[in-house]
Amino acid sequence: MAAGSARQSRVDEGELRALNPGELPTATIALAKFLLGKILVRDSAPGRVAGRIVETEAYPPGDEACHARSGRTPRNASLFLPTGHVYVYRAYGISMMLNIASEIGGVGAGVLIRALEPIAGIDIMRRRRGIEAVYRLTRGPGCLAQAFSIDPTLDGTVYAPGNALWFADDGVPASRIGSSVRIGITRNADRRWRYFVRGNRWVSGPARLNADP
DNA sequence: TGAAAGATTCGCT
DNA sequence: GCGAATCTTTCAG
Repeated sequence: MAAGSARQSRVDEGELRALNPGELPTATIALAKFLLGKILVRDSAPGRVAGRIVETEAYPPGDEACHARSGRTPRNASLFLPTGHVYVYRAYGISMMLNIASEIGGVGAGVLIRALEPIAGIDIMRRRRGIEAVYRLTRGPGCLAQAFSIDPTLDGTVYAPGNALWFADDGVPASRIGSSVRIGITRNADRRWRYFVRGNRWVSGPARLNADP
């Protein structure tokens, strides 16, 4: 855990470079790939938690699987905001999902954050999740939302450095990026719009989707 | 006003 | 590996 500790101290000391919203690609699929390897930071009362993004899914404009497919409703309104806005919703009555709106606004598209590799605040995440195993803290979209205390009050807020939720770059590029079909959807199920870091232990989904080609 | 579906997780076999 | 739990939102009648 020596390497993990070193990275943790950098995060705690704020030596990360915060990403400005303007640095995010607006194109949905480009954003999904861009976010891999970046660091998600959540500041709240118990302290800071942070993790490296290792799995995303793109829901581009016109995608039949996207929540925006039937037009704008109170629930999905945040998807129609410009790139960098936060879209949070509850799935299956139990799991919160964290998305980042994409495009220039008005069209309804976004990127789902599916998995993170924990970097800082691991004890806080353990407490929130009620489990000890580090490799299960943030594996899967509902799990990471719980570990990061993602709640509906974040829905519709703008991402910006200094806010409760922000992105950072520590200069470590994501390597060995893989793609696959998206998980848990029925429409447009053949589109390979899921992206992940190959070989990373925190990537969710069935093993056959994560295997080398 | 009622019914069905859903970007999941967890536990048990 | 499979199936139940769980509840909000949306659409149809």
